[in-house]
Amino acid sequence: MIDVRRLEALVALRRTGTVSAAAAQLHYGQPTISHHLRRLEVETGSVLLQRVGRGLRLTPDGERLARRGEEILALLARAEAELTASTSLQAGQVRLAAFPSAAATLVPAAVALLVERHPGLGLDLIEAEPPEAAAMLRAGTADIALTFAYPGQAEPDGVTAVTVHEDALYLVAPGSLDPGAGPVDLARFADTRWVTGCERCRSELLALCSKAGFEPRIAYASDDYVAVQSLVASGLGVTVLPGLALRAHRNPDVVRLPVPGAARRIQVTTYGAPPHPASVDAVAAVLTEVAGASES
Amino acid sequence: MIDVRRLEALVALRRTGTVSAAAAQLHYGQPTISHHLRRLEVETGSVLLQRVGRGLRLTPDGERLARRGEEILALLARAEAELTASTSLQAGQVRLAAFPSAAATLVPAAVALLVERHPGLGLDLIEAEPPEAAAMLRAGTADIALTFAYPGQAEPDGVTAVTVHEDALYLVAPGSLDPGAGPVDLARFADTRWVTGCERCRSELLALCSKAGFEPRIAYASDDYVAVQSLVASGLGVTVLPGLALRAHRNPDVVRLPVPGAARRIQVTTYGAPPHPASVDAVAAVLTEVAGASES
DNA sequence: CTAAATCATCGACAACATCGATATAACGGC
DNA sequence: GCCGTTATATCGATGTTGTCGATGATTTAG
Repeated sequence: MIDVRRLEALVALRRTGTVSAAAAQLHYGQPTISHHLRRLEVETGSVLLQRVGRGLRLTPDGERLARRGEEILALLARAEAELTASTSLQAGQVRLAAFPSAAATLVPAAVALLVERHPGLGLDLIEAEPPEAAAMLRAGTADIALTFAYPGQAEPDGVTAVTVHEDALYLVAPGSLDPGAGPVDLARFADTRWVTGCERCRSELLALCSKAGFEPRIAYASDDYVAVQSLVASGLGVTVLPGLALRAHRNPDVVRLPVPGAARRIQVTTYGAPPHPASVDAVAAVLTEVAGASES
Repeated sequence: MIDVRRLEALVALRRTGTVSAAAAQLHYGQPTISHHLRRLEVETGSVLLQRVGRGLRLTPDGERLARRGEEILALLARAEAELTASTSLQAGQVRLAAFPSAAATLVPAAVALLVERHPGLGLDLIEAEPPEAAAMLRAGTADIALTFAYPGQAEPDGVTAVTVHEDALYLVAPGSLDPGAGPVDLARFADTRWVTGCERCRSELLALCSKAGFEPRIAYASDDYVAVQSLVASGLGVTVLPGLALRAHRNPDVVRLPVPGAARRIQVTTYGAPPHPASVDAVAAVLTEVAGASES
């Protein structure tokens, strides 16, 4: 393989016309360039130069090689610049996987902060539930993810999840219901019909009800937090939804009552261990910040 | 500037998936690849790789850089192959400057020999008189030249001329002339009108006549050896033409008589001193051969 | 839990890029 | 024609670094 430093010497010679000038341009000593040119000829077994007077001239072969070399050096410089831009957060694209209610609440705020802080950084948003998101991280389809986990849940393998927010759970009931005073006792709804929120929340709902001493009668199920609230508003049952889902959409005909001690953890999840690319760290930072600011 | 060897390691890693396999593919030891990858990350200040299990994975930045690197390495290989092809005479283009009568006689024969010997070598023919040809060599517009020189003429500066043929001069007279016996005595035409051949030959003609004891009365002049012969055939005068010109074109209505001891040297002329590019040497060889074979 | 596989690290050696000093050659002016 | 200037080539010395073998750390598979 042709040594690029020697090519560089040849290109500089072609541009400047003399070895000394080429050396100056490359910040080298004159013997260094002389040496590289000689080695380039020996190593390729070609005649690239011809002495003329006290200078040098490129042969047709030398000319052609120098032209190719110029192109190659330009590509190298381009690749380096591209990488530097990405490293210094002036460019790049980060693929973020997020679950629906976060995509509608935290992500827009994070994007706003990101464009303000790093205008060159782009963000591709992919909606995905936590297990799917972890799989995408492992597969390299996403670079970072927003996930959630219920208490006691082990985090998926191979990824690093950092909790950035405690997302309280609320009992959601028809607007006609009297909220009453003090904390909610789920047992009060033991005989009501239930709607499950997202699919993963079903097991958490069962655990909460079991702790309250009953088993809920589940009449309807949907992943869609808008649809679920509509069902509740129509008086078809009650449900439990996390705060983020209620912040994303709030049906005016439902009331929400905090369920004491019930919450899910919102996590910023990345693949493998640090260090991560600067762009990923930057996105993680804005996500953490935005999630922290929503503690209230 | 990014070191190409490190890039090569990254590309090989991307292709093979593991450092060990990449090392094997590049005929290196495994620590060498490990080292190059680490240095590449340090030197560019980027995160290009991520440990996963007992293997490595490329980050998006690493992926992009590897793709660029693949392209760059391909270009390098292409440039090298191109150069090798030229060096081994499988390709290339040589620009040959030749004076008209040689272009019509020696050059076609040389081209025939060249295509037989090196089918990949191409030849660009440029018609040029010797001084012009030498200038083209100096200017880099031609790579090799066929020139001629009259006895005692110094060869132009900066070029190397090798005589490959003695080209005898002939007195050319109208066909009606009785050739007579024995060598020609130019003095016999002292009172005839003269036509000069090519422009450069005028001084040689004057010298020959002067040696014969008279000064020719020059009625017409032309560079064109076909036109000159027409003039002579029409009985407008006599002239002196070199053998090559007569071989290129022979007007049936003229007779030619050798002028004893009068000749020009046909030369293969190159720029500067050896070594010359292999393609130039190859063209010089066929020219020399063809010119030598025409000695008769 | 053991064995195989993989990458990282370390120390050592050889190769080589680079430089300063100097030799050699060519141009320009007087 | 001689001499200062301007080129490149060469040489010896030195510091850097590419490369390897051996070894350690970690993970996967059986």
